[in-house]
Amino acid sequence: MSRPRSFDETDVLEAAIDCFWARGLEATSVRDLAGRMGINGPSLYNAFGDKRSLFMRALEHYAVRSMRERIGRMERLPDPKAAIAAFFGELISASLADPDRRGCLIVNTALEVAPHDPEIAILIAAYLDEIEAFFRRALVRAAAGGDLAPSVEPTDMARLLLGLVIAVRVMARTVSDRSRLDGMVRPILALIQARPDIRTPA
Amino acid sequence: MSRPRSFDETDVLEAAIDCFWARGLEATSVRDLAGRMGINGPSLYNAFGDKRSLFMRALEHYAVRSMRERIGRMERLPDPKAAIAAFFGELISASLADPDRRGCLIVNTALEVAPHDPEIAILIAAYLDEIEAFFRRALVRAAAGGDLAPSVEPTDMARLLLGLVIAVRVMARTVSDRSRLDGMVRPILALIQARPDIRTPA
DNA sequence: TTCGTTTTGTATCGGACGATACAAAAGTCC
DNA sequence: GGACTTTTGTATCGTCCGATACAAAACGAA
Repeated sequence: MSRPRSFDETDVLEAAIDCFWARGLEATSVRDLAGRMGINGPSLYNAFGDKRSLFMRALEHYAVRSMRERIGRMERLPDPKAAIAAFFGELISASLADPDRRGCLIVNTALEVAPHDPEIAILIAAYLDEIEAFFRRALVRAAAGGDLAPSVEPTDMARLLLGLVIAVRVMARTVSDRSRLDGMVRPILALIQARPDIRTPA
Repeated sequence: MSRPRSFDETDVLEAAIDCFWARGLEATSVRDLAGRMGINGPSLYNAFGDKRSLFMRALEHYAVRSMRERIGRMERLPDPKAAIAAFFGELISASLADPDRRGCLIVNTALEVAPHDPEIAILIAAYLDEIEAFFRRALVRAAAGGDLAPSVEPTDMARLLLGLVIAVRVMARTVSDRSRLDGMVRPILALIQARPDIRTPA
């Protein structure tokens, strides 16, 4: 019974992600959203409730198809240290390749929305925890294989790596300079790559 | 000749900083600004032109009284490595002590405004360069004093430290967890503090 | 005092915002 | 073919936005 929907929910959520990703929550108008999604205002409200609810749906969709996808792909690599390096390689290349400098929707939201919206802040904190947990698993795995310098403490290093993800994403929103981003992560990747049985070069 | 202004420009700029710092450029209305600044809308426009011009004035004022003030104070410390550590100590404490989670106006602006406003992006890039340059000077000074491990390359490490500043400021907008922020900077500060004549503990 | 200049206060301007009322349309079920 | 339900399209709703027009007010200059 009832009239069927004229749009695919995943498709219009992707379009909503495009809007929110580039402009943020407040600066994106419902008319912008409806136009990009190819539907009318009332259809948007009927399907998603209000702008904030649509934003949360889009954020969740982004986290699955972007963040978790990359984490899952990296976690399948045999070498955990190479997985961390590849993670940042992809992150920097993707950030530099985007002419709109959109950065990361999660990081953007952490800064724009989280301080004023406790419910969304909880979502963001959980997503950031997932990234940190990925790094920690990789580091613990490397340490278990005897591949990590003992001075590298997995918990703190995972926090630092999460911080680097945030820093790369924020920097890439202002400047497009590969040497700057590469240089930022280089000392840390070198610290991780160092084998425990090889002395730090004098 | 002419009627004198009823307000002090520095005072109202401080009030404008409070607004923009907490809510950003777009989310702060001219009525919010005028209310906090204690003046009327037309006075605001008469004195500052428009909202964006006021924002740039407030940003410049913030950079001087907040960023450069801290850099100048840290640079006067005799030990450059201690200056770097103290810089982050202050940064983290200030971030955690703010109940409004305002973070840093420069970092907030880098994420909110810079991608869509090339002129402001140039200002932000210059401010970030100042922070990076401060770290680089401190590292070069430490190296010249024989106090820095040779594996620490000042240029890249300065970029990394700038990244850490950004990361601390963004993280503190979402979570209030000192152990998280301390843990994030701990591996780097340990790397910098390590004396070149002392072997990394096995 | 009168003139000239700038600032201040009141009252808006047109437009964009988020969100809806309402009826026509497009389906399923009997 | 009707009855029922949900979606769609049109036309708004009241509110807030950035920005001003205009005149009264407050000063220095003459």
